[in-house]
Amino acid sequence: MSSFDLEQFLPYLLNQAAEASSLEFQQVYKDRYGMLRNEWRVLFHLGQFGRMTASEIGARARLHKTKISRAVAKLEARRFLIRKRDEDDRRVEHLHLTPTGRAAFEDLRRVAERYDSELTAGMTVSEIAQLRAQLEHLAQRRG
Amino acid sequence: MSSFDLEQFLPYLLNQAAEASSLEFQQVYKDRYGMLRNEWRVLFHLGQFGRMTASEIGARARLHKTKISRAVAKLEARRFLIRKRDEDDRRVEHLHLTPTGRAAFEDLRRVAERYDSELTAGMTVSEIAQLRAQLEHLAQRRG
DNA sequence: ATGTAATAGTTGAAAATGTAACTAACAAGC
DNA sequence: GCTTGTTAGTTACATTTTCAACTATTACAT
Repeated sequence: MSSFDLEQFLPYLLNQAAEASSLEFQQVYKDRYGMLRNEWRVLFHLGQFGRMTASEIGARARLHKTKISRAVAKLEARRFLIRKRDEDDRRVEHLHLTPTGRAAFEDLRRVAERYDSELTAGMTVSEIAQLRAQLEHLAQRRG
Repeated sequence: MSSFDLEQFLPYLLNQAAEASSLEFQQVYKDRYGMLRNEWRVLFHLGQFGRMTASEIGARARLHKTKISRAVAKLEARRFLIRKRDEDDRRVEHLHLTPTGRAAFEDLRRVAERYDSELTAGMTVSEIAQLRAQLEHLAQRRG
């Protein structure tokens, strides 16, 4: 007789928590800016880190280059970012937000901040810190 | 100046952890049984809870009925489960695993158990319990 | 009993994703 | 110079997912 419980299985639990906790925020960037998940991720990376290349975003966010490529194309079409060829290595494109893109980022950043505090309401500061540390540790794992 | 950090944003962190922690297990059910995510989820619900209807699985796993419908069709085609019409309410189908399906479940359950202990290696029992409790709490949230 | 609404589950078309092949540019060896 | 290999990013095609419409059955109100 095994004690295995699907609903205690960490990958399952993590997925349930991730989906549930993404829903409301997803609604905002979707409704307000017609963005998809990969698009807000790219937007946030550029908003937070400034000018980056697609590869750099991919490495940080662990997104496949095709996802980035398409997200960048969409964001560019909406005038949220512009590309600039690197003069030394003409394969590379530097991406950065336009004022419009930055405004969207600032808006969504505020929403995210507020939402994050809602999610952590009821937890103590040290509980939150520990949760984040454990999630970071799990996220480190390489498939 | 804001202190917002994308990589500390809980929905982002949860998604990163969920994806990373699902990778290896996904590889197993995919390689070994050609299953997709929704298929192993349905398989596991039937394996763990016995006979269930599609709606019951959907409510528990928070999967949309079209995902269930297609996962069930695939599992049925591979002879992992069979359907039985409810005699009192002929809209309802009761699903349960075949011996083949149960064998696949038992096999994957063992893999999942082992994998779960790998993931939690390095954490104390109480840390693990707390992590699970926090994830359950976050998963509760309704969008 | 008859009309209306609700529920279980399926299906088709559109959108998104994954995988692999592709172009273009650079790098390194000879 | 030329060949071979690598990296940045795009594109094409197959698979999945999403969304809305659909069938069939039950429930409920009049």
